[in-house]
Amino acid sequence: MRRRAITSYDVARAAGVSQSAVSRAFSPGASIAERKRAQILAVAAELGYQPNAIARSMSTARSDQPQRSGMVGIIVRRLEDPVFAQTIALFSRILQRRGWHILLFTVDAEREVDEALGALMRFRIDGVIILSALLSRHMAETCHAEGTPVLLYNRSAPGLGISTVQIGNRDGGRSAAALLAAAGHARIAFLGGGDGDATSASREAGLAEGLAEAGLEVFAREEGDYTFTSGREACLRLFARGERPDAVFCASDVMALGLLHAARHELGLAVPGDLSVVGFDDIPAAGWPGHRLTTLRQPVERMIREAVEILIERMETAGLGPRDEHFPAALILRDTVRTVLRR
Amino acid sequence: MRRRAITSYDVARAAGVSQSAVSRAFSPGASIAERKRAQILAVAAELGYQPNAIARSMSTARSDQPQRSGMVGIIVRRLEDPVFAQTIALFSRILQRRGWHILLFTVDAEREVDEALGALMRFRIDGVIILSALLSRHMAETCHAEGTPVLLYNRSAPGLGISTVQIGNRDGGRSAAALLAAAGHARIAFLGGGDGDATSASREAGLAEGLAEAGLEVFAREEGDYTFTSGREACLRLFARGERPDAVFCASDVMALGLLHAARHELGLAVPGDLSVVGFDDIPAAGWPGHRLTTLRQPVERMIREAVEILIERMETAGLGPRDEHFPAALILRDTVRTVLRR
DNA sequence: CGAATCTCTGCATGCGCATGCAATATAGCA
DNA sequence: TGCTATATTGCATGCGCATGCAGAGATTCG
Repeated sequence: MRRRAITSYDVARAAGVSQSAVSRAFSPGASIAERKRAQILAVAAELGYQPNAIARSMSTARSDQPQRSGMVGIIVRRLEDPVFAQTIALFSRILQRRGWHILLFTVDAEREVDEALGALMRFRIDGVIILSALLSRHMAETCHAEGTPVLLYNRSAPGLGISTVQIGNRDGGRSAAALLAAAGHARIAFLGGGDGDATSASREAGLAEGLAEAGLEVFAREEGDYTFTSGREACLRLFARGERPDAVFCASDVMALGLLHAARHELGLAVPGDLSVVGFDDIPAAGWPGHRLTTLRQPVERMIREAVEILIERMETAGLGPRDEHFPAALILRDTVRTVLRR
Repeated sequence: MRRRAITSYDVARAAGVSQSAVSRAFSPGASIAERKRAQILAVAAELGYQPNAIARSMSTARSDQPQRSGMVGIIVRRLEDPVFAQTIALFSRILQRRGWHILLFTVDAEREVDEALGALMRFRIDGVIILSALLSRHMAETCHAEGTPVLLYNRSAPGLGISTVQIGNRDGGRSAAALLAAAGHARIAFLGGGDGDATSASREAGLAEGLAEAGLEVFAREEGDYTFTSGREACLRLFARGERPDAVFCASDVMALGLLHAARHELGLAVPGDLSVVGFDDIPAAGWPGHRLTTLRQPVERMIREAVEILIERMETAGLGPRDEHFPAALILRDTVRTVLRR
């Protein structure tokens, strides 16, 4: 049976002090004698009292400051994707350590975007981290208009004045291009993450630029949706054509692994013998002994640390302008790109 | 600049009605004329009003009922593990669809357990889902004592009267044993998830039982920590011994894949030629063409659906007793266990 | 030893909303 | 039309806490 929770009044009565004293005992820096605070805390502990965060949030909504809930909303899509899982895990740890709590929203369909948005507003969250591409612009715009700090992680929304932390997609694509061109590849394909996806588009643009500098162009392209299966299927399509690619740059490691597995185990191709593969992200599975996928690494930890910093800054002091941080993707050379140049 | 949020009073003034009317317009089933409700909702939409969930939560804390926040706490460890990532993703979707919101806690160290616990209590969450083994007992006990419904997912805490949803670990172990024994293996090792881990212990117990029935016993055992790396290292240790195992049952797919990669790509062993491997969980990577890991599948979707059902039931009606649901693990036959019997 | 500080303390109040209650408007009916 | 039953409405209040304010002790210092 759910009991009525213990309130500061209960503690006050038990300790023979006023409710204000109890409140102050739990507010760092409040004006209260150390002795008394200790006594109150002892009584509170005995009764199992925990300040009611909801009520606290209510009362902080005083005349001038806006209400603060101590919660940060995180919006994500496909949390089961290893990249997002790792990202959320890190965000969660760092935010928690800094005393913030996380309201999590998984958004798959457009309809859910509005629901999540509504919930965020209703809960008066203090800030939002958006990882989902899906309508992130609309959502970012709305929150931002409400005055809630927003941080876009690996997304951008130019012109909105919203802070972002991003990996260098274009430069990553260029690195991949340079590597593959140097290895003597001439038929380099691109495997993207979907037509409307800006991340994928930037990576492809970088690839195209880099190839152009080497006098090459993108040999073929396929679209996936960032899943293993889509990488696998794209591989089968790529090799069902007349002229086959001799290298593929994939917009993500997960798709690259799908392509790698299909190539090796379904088509019987040698990688990197018959085909070179480059991924993006450097997820843990990329480094597994049987994969050793050459890829572009995101400095995830540093990026997230920075993202949290930026968001907290803006939650704590109003009126700060947006900050945009870009991080370079590091080329991780493993074993899915041939090193011998052969023509 | 963070603006002061729009309140029901603002809407009331703009619409020329009382604050109560606004409140009722947003409460399904409240006594208000349909016409008026529509008008108020229109004005509210125009002003961008969203009922304040925090204030709402405050006022629902009336004399008899306890306060309700509309939030469910989820406690998890190692969110980056694919099993947990998928689990959280599903929980999140289903809970959201049912109108609940998720307060997420990642707990790695013992110290953080208490922090999370405190936060849960402070936020007056309506229910908790615990996925972390770490001190789950202490936590479950505390919440339960407070009267907050608790659901343990793939954990147990016998004697506490707490609801659980679990996979059949022991029977899963028995299935693995039966399969391996039938394949003619005689030196079957177990790779566990850590000494204190109950899940791992049950799976091992099932294995031992099943082997005993075939007149065998566990040939060797190693401990990992559910990570790929630990599986890989355990493999190296297993094969550094004098007499080598000819099959390994692993407490998780992630470790099984670590072992598989190490065996094939570092030790040059053939799987299943030289060594059979059985995992547990059936994570997506288990089915990848290059792995084709034989494993025990958890009916994750059904389990989570059931778990949510159980929790919601208990959040909505007080005084319900605990419910325990067990689901059978299904043996998924792929290609890492030899089929030809050879002695 | 008294006045001036300074440190604590309790009182009273409001945060935004839901809701019991009484008042009012509307409908139903003879 | 007049009167009762019913549907709406507004008023007033409390949820639990933080905090401005004024008073009460405690401390300092001349």
